[in-house]
Amino acid sequence: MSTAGKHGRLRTRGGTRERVVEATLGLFNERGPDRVTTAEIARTVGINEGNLYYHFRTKESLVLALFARFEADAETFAVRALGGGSGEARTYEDLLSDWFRLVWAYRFLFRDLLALAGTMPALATPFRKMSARMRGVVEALLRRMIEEHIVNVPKDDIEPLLANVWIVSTYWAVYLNLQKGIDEMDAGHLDWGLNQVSHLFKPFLIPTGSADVFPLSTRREPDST
Amino acid sequence: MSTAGKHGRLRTRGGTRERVVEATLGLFNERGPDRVTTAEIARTVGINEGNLYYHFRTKESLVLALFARFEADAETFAVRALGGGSGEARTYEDLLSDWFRLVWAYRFLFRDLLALAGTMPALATPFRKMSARMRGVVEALLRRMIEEHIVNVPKDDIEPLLANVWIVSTYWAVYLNLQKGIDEMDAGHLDWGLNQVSHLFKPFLIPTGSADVFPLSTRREPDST
DNA sequence: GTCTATACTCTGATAGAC
DNA sequence: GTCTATCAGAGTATAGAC
Repeated sequence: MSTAGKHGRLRTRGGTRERVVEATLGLFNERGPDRVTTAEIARTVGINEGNLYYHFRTKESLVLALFARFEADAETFAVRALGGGSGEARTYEDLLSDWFRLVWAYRFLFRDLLALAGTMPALATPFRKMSARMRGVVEALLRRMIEEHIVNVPKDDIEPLLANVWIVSTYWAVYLNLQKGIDEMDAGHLDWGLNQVSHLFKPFLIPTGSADVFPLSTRREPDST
Repeated sequence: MSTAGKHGRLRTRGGTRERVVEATLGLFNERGPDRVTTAEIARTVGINEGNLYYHFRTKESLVLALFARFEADAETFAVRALGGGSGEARTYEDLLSDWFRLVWAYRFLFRDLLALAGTMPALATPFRKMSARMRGVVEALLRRMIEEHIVNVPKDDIEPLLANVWIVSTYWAVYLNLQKGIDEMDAGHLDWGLNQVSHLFKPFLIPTGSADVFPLSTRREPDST
């Protein structure tokens, strides 16, 4: 996922720069960029504020670094989902799971996009571009599922279904975070989200003797700790 | 929706206080409380900043005033939806439409709740309480629809369906706002949102000769201006 | 009720020594 | 690369005259 540091230094688990990025992601996800100060980031990493500004001359560049990382991860996902690189075909469930992990890992981008776009208009367009790209991926996957006779979706239902899939798979994390008060994710929460999206497809599933593509059973409400 | 001012003054369309609340709601919806300064609010209303602080001694009290207004409107909706007050039974579509207008009118509350909870922890619990209340309303409506043989939802699908209904009907506005770049809503956008929620129910509708409960036809993508 | 003037705090950012 | 000041600006809030 991340490079190993240009000098191959493995002492403190990556160079200062990487540690800053990692810590910032955690803090941003927790409270949003606007409610995290540079002083706090420096303190979390264990360095001085002046040092932080040596690595990132503006707070904005920190956000951009995180978005670039996300974009790269998302593109990797897209290629894998469309069956580009590796020959190993993954299940639809695995792909969905990967996407969910990604959305959760960078959830501040989805949640606080408006605030970000306010201070950094340069981010709005790339974000929508990525958004459209991912939507395209989901659409391609759905059409493949239709071809493979896994689901049967009437033509007029495809568009609305795609939009709902996008909404639920984008905002499930925010929903759990805000409405349920969950701020730390475990496997159960991820399962919950997967289950929600699965249920969007369920009515269209073509009955089959073998195991289902999506996991639609034995799922419960996540614990609202 | 709002009172007429304690002196019945109708000169400038409500007293200064009401005009402040109204202007603030507009600005908050547009950019979020963190990106709107008290100076800007005063300027928008056409009064001095000092005067603004006469009516609202803190910025926080402004947010609270708006939330209180929303809570009241939401409760009015809940009572009407559950068939409490007026005897006139409204269609499910009308109720959904009312709720959508409400979510849109106060969309900053849904979108920026995390940032708000950060500065105002007192708001988190009331928000979740309201959230649960509305969820209860939707659940009651769904069970009534099942009783009236309008829909047929398998027992195990009820919970996930309710959650998806809540997610889509809560975040449709945010989705249009952020992903599509729409910041002004017209009837078409509201229709689009209604259509998305309708499609969640569609697979469970019991076929009938008469007109459907939900509008499921001739809807298109909203114009992304 | 409304305005003028001003205080205070927080935070992003820079300069320069080590 | 890292730390020690230190600044400049923005933004909330108050005091007091009108």
